[in-house]
Amino acid sequence: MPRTEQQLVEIRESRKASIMDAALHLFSEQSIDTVSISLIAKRAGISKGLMYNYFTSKEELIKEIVIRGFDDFSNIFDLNKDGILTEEEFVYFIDQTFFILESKQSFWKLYFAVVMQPKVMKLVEEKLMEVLTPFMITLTKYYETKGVESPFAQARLLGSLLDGVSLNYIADPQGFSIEETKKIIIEKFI
Amino acid sequence: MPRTEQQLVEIRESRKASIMDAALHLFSEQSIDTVSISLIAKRAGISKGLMYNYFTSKEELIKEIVIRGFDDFSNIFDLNKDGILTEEEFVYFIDQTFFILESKQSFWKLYFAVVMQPKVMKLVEEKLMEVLTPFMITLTKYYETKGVESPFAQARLLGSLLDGVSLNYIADPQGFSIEETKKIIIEKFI
Amino acid sequence: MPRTEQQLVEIRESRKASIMDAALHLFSEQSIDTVSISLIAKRAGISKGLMYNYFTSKEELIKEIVIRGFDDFSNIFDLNKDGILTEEEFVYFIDQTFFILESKQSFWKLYFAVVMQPKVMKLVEEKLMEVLTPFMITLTKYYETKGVESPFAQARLLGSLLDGVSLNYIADPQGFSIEETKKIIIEKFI
Amino acid sequence: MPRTEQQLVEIRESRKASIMDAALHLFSEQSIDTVSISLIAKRAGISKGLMYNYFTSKEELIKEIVIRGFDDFSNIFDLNKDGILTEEEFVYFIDQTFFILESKQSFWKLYFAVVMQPKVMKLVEEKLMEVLTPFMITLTKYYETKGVESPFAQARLLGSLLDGVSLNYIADPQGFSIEETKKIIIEKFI
DNA sequence: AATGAATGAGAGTTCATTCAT
DNA sequence: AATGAATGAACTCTCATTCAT
Repeated sequence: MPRTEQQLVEIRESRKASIMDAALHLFSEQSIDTVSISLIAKRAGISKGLMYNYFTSKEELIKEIVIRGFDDFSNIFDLNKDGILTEEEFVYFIDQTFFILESKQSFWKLYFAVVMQPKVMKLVEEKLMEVLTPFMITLTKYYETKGVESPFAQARLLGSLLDGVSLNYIADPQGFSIEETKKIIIEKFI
Repeated sequence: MPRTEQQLVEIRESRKASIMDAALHLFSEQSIDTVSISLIAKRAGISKGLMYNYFTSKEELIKEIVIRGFDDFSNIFDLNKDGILTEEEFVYFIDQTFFILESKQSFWKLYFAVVMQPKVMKLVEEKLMEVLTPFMITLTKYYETKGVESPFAQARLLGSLLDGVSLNYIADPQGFSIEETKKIIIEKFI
Repeated sequence: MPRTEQQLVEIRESRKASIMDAALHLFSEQSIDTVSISLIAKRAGISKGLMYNYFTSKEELIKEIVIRGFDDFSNIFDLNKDGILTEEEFVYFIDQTFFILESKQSFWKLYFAVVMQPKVMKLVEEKLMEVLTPFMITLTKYYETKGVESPFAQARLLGSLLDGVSLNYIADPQGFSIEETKKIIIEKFI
Repeated sequence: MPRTEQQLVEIRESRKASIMDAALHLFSEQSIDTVSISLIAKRAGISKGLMYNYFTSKEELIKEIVIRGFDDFSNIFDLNKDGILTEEEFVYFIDQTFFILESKQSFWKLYFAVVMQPKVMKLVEEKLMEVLTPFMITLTKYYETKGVESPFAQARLLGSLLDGVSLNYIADPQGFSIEETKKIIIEKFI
């Protein structure tokens, strides 16, 4: 009996996912340019040629990995979607940020490597904005409500802080005490 | 008749500088692996072969660029060298950071793009540590003296914050209010 | 549909052989350093890149060519393996040497040209020793048994003579009378 | 006072000689293709550019070194020029061969490396013949006079033996006992 | 759907040779 | 006569991509 359309799509999707996982893993160990399609294929357990059945190019593969990561990220941060952040939600949000950082280290490594490449950046800029804009809006509103002096600058600063922390954590996870860091951030930025 | 020693030194220095500038510029536009020696040579207006008269390898070229940058940086931050930071010096230090960021914007733009690439990190990790370690020590002592709870985490966090701010400022200078940002940082981290 | 295992093996073996043949031929005409991978590929009728699908480096290619030749050679000379040479076997051995020289003239021509190049020597010295050592031991024993004055020097000299003869024969086969030469060698060295 | 024409020629010749010596020394350590003009110049204590004032090309330099070596060789072997070899002269000749071999090892190393390269060989073939032909004639006459069976084959064989010995001696000087070897050769070939 | 042989452009690097000084 | 900066062609090797099977 031939497989149903549905089954075919599922197989295809799971294959794609496993290729992306293999690639992400390798990208976290070596730089993007030193990871060859051959190597990714080998790690994914398929042939080089078949790769092109799933991704039209290496660039496309990277793009899809980054977009998938953003989606994961924005799903988690979707909170209660009312665009209003309570103090409790703020704490939860910081908590989540660090949780994601810890649990998806390889992704964030790739993310930084990729985002730092202006050419790739162009490819995913749109997606990035789509994720970040509502986040900045919500945060700015949060500080407005609290009546701080420059709510947008404050929001922007927190965003930058999280970037910086992520970067440093990725570069040297041992040197960071997550718990202490979280505590200080919440204290200072709530 | 051969050129004088003096002439040769001049030729060599100006050539080296122009190669490094060309390379730095290109590295800020594309990833290190995608910038070829050919391209650097072309932009520097010389032949590919001549590159190797000045730098023994691409790796060496990158190293020299980054080290030159670090040296500039650490010279500026040399403060009063006693390893003790007063509150006044702290403010001055934050001030200086932003001043450098603003005034050498294009340089730092290039600079971040280069340093953030994982391959470069490996090449210059040692140099980076040499610059950053005393900075972290001083900062940690500062927070110890103030009696805060986790002085090292606090220092590390401020370092990360400055990284993140620099990164975001470089990426989008318009979106940042330097004065407001400085004020908030000093308030929260002094 | 992918090729069968069998087909792949056949393709690989015939390609490898044709690359090695092309290379051997070219090495006999020019020095190893002046024969480029490009040239070998062109003569083998394949692309430069494909070379590296079969040999991991130029060095590896050379090694494999020389080892293949040595193996052919040592198979032929395996005598009766007891390590003892009778006078009759000695005569047979000289006979064989010349027979091989005559019958595989063109191969030995290529072969000498390759092996005599110092770079190759380094690559295959080990293999060469593996082949020559037992030969020298047997010969030395032979002269010991006969009670000659310096058996090792005698053995070494005969080895050198055969090298020299091969070389000169290869360079100018017309100028040599095999039968006369063989006769004199046997007379003097038995 | 300007130097005389004579002086200029002498200076030039001694410079050439020292360049050739430097080159010969290096060629004996590394293969011809891996010794660069730069390196030769450095070892000769002059600039790269000046090299071309003395030798029009690297090939020309090699050719001149080889020819100089041949000349040395044929001068030594010129014996009493009557074309007649006595037994005493024969012994002297073998003696001399080994003396040259020992004292000019680097030259012979180069010689073999060069002679094995068919392209270079063409350049010096004529010179080589000029040296070898009278040698073969004299030797053949020697054996004729002694009434041996095939005088030319005998001469040719001795020539080959000396080639083979030289080759092996160059490849592994330690492994050879010059005195024993000489003794056996004289015994068997006088 | 699946393979891996095959391609070809381009990477970093070296070096004999030239030439302005 | 002398220098070494400069060139450009050639080198070995890599890899994303294609395609016959």
